[in-house]
Amino acid sequence: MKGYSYRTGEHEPTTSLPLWEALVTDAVGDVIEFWGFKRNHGRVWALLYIRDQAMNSRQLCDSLELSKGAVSMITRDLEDWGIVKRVRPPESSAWHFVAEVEFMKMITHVLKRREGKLISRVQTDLDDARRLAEEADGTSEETLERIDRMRRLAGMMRQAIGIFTKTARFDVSDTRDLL
Amino acid sequence: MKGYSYRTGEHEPTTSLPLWEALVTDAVGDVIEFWGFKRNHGRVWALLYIRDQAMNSRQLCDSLELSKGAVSMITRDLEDWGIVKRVRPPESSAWHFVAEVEFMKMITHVLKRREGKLISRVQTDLDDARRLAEEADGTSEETLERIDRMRRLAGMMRQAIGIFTKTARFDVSDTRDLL
DNA sequence: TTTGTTGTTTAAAACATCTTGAACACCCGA
DNA sequence: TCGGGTGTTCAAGATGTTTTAAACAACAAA
Repeated sequence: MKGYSYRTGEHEPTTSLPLWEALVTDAVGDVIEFWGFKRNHGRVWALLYIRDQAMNSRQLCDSLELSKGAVSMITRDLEDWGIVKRVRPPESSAWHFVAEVEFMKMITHVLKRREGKLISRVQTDLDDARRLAEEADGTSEETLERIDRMRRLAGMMRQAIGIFTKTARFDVSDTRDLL
Repeated sequence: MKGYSYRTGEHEPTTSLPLWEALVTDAVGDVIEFWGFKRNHGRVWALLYIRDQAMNSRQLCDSLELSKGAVSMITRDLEDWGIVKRVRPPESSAWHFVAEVEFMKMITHVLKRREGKLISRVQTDLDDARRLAEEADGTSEETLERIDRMRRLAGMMRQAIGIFTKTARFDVSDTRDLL
């Protein structure tokens, strides 16, 4: 987990951006990285959100010092997750991007997919383990009980994530949603 | 996020362990990796838990095919987090390890530390950004409002994690806790 | 003290992940 | 059809993380 230039000196200062914008984009980048996404996903979304205007690929490259390829991949992800919209302004031939306000959509969306895949596989494997342990000689009742506890743990974990994603359903679209 | 040998073939089969034990340890390893820890933290804890007996460093090395150094570091982490206890059986000169049952302690403990550090830094940086943006010429009221929304978002995030860690306080110690 | 066993530390290797930059594809207008 | 600007892909490079293996420290028994 990385820090950012203003406070920690870990990153090169982002020269082309006013300091306050760099602070905001880097802060969002750090938060999003904490959740297992890429730092630059957060930085791109944050810049679009804070500017509140459509920006094209070149502008994003320059502002955030990313390569063309990186911007292409990142914007595609953000678009897939539904937190950035791609628009073609009449006066321009280039695609522009605008931020959707449902920031938490991103987190909950991918979090759900990830945990869904993982937990279901874990559950089937623990089911298999229990069956195999039962068939094996000399497996005590206590051991089977411990496997069962882990199986229930997997179920509980799914539940916990569900509660979390429900809690995080708020977004930055309306002040009233926030506290 | 990696899979494990039985189902996905991504890992070498763990030869020295019965298949069902490998399934259990790898499953727990995957779950724990999902939460941002090391896969082997989960594997070591799971083996100790499922065996329900003290094991020494060498046994852990052999069973899970880890190096001496890795086991040393992993058990130290688990001990620090309070989910493994170090005991010295009278008949042996080597340290042995036993699993504590509060599995969720590990997740909530480190999760809290991580989010605490992160969110507080993010908040101060967003505060700074707001101040700087206010001082800068030509910053619109709307822009300041957007920064404020992000600041509130940071606060909300802290709240959400709090709720999650409360929810996850259950453990595998007692069946009644699970569902 | 010497020897053997166990535990810890750490630099480097192995591994995984992210970013870049060049090649290519696409789309318009001339 | 050509040329210029734009967008995408992907192999290679850069970066970050985890594991290993060797050196060392601590300790106990002989």
